Amino acid sequence: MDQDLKYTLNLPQTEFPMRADAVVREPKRLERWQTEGLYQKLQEKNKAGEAFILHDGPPFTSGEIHVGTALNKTLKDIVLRYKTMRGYRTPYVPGWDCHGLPIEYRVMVAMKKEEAQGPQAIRSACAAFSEKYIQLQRTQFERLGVLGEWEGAYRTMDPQYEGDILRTFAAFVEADLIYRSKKPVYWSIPCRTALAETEIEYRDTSSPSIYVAFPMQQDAFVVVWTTTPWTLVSNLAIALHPKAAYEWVHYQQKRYLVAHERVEAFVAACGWEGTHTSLAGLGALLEGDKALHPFLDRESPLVLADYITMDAGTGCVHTAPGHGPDDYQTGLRYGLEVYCPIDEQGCYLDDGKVPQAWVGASVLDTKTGANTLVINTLREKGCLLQQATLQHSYPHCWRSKTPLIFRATDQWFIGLGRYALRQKLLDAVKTVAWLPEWGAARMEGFLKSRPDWCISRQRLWGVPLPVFYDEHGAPYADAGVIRALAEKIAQKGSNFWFEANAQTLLEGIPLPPSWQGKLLTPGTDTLDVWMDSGSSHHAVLKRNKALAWPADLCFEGSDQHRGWFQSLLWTSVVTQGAAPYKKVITHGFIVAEDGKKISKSEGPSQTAASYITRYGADVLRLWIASEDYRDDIPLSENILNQVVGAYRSFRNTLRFQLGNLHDFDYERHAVKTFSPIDQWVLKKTDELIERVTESYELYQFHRAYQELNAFCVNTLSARYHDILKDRLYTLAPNDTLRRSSQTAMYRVLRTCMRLLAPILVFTTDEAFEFLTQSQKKAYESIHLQAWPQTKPSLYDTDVCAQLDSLIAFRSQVHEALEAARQSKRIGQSLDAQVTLAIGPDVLQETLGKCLVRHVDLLEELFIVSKVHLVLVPELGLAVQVDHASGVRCPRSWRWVEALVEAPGFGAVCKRCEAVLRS
RNA sequence: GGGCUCAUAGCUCAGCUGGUUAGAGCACGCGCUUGAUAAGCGCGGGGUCGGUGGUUCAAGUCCACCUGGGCCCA
Repeated sequence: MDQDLKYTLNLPQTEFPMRADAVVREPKRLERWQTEGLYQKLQEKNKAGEAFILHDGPPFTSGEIHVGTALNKTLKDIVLRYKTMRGYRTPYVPGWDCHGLPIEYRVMVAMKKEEAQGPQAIRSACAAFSEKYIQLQRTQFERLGVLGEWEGAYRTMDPQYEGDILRTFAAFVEADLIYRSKKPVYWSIPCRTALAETEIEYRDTSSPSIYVAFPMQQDAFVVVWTTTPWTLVSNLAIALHPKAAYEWVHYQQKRYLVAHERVEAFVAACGWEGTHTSLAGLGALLEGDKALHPFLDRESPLVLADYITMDAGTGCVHTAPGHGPDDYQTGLRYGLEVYCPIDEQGCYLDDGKVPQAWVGASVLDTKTGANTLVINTLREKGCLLQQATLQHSYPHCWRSKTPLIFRATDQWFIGLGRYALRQKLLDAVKTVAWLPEWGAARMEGFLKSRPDWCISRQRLWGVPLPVFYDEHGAPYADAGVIRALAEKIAQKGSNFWFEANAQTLLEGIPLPPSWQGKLLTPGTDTLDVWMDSGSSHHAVLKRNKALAWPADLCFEGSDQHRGWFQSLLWTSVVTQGAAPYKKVITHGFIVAEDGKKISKSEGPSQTAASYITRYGADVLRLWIASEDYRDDIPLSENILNQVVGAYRSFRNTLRFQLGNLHDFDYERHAVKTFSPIDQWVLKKTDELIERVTESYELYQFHRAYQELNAFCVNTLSARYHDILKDRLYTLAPNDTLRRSSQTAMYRVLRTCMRLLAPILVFTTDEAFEFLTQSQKKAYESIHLQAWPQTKPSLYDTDVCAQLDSLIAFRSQVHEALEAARQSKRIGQSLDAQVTLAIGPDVLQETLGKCLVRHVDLLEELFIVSKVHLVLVPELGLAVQVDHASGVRCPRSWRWVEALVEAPGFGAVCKRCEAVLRS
């Protein structure tokens, strides 16, 4: 019987599945977008619109994409999809940063020694490596739903792009910003090559550990400690900490300068007894005092440095600017020479300063080599206070496994302080909108403190540093020549440089007079990869006709304040005189739920694919949207599960609406005037549009997420939808009230889908397809739809306000209903009848007036069978709940006074009987 | 060690220019429903706003310091 009645209800019907089954369905939809050319359609649709150019920061092609990379690309995609729906023309050309040490290193590790012969073999292996990961990364980005000009993506290893890198370099040469200078680098003696940080292995080794006295005045010495005696030849200073206290250690009629904190350890190491100390002063006071080199005819001034620590040594630090990065920096500050009398093979050079007998001695030779020579000499001179052997962890060459040395070599620099360039940069920073705003301060801090930019690398996988050297090693760099070379490289690729000799390279290029008649050799250095990506505004924005310079937006991790944003700015200010971007947004980094960084060694791998295969792209995107990316971004299974719940809630909301619109044809059934509750939801929807739009405009997607989530849960599921079920299910299909709600729901649904579309790219498109089917229209992607607009003409604001107060009052009714439920007087709320005893004071209030005015709506709003309003003399408003009297209609489940007979269906309430009759 | 930065319920987020008992969703507990059902509804218990000290009639909201986290340097 009840079953027969159930079939007379208008229950929701839809094929839109409750479960996403994203792992299967998303790739199918993606394939469809690709076949139908969704990206191209979007560009076509908005081709007359105002342009919004997001300039993509290129990820390295060194592996699979990390979840952090996925986050970055997805945020950009959300921005672009939103802007596209707002009507902007949004060409998006993604890119890849192909060159660089990480790739070369991985290729070298994988290559056998006999394969790694010659630059071409290594470079082509690197190119293949990059190419492989470009393809893989592209697939993964597309799988995330990222739309873009994938076929026309830029790559820093494209010949055209490489040409533009050289042109950028030419501009620096032309502006007289390039100079050559020595700088200490890690040097592998057996490999005769410079190494980078990542190529270093730390291994335990034993080194000599010596305390050396540098004479100051009569019987006064300053004591240094070192584990690399051979570098004493290059000692040019002794560094003290400006804030540390220094003391004289008196021993056998002599005194020795040592930091107060190190006196005890020093005396113990030397095994001295009967010492006493006297104060010498703070380090800062000793600046400028002179010591004498213990065995060379040279002074060694006392200088200051704040990196000095008191956990080893004497607090007086032997400083050789040619043999250590700290020493180098100190040397720069004090104008010391970057002195390094060591040749490529790690042997003393004959420069007229190194003792003649030492020339050719090797720093690696532990028996008769440089260390031994130095130590013996120190002993002879009485300057060796103590000698021991130290076991410690020391950098070694990854390939030869031998200890590395710091060796100053010739490098190329950009003089960032020349011609007021730094000030121009600082001015340019002010023309950019930074989001968060502190990005500007961070940029300024970096710009002010940044030392000159070392742009040369002793690597193979990169763009050549296009200079030549004559037979004496003198460099030749000329902007005109470099531009002409850039033309050739843009045609032939940078391999040309590594394959050709100087004559071929310079063929047909007019040479400056000073170059004439010289025997030239091409340099073997490559350019720092920041020069590569830093040239992108020129190589991409200016080259691609669909794009524009400057970019409207760059959107990268906050590490790029120091990286790409800065290299872009330097190159752009030099070549264009202005910043290459109007707005810069940064996001933070993914951390674990406890806020700590995710360790790479432990825990599951954090590749994007590992998440997509478990959760699908839309859930991952929803998580990305749900986080405030400006700060650290926590990620855990717990957090993702939470997002899964939110995703289900969105999906079910859409599904409920689709199901209740199954018999609704907008063309035929839409109403013009809405019932009060429908007006109310339409106003709430307009408010949602305003809030969500503002959130997208401010790039605060997490607020859009929160707004949409709260709307679906509170406004729709718990209120509007719940209230509507009775009329949607039990009234006649064509009942005006029902059609009113369906019309409103149709608008709410289309609004929600579009507001969610930039985030839930797959799900909203899927839902939209079901809606278009039910409207018997041809499928057109949700992403081609326009952004929702508010429509205040649909509702009466006063009516909405009255409904607001009635709906707020529901919670008081619910409390009373709950109490009745707990005491087993009722089960579901339709079992109840509610009596509202209204006092004279409440009757004067908005609520009282609304209750009286809309008394006919109350049963529906409260989802109960009967509501009585009673005016009472007592103050206040009392809610009384009783079990409804009468009988329960088996169709509508409402309690009524009496049932009537509906032919063929048995006894039902009057309202249902009328429905059944029609 | 330095520059920039963050710190509100178990989780994700609100809380405007300082002003009533700090909010939402999720999670949790207790119920209802079985006509959104691997769904839906209701009620409820959880924060004193990282800590300390100040400014103020009044501070989560301003200032100082401390602790912890992050990015980038050293």
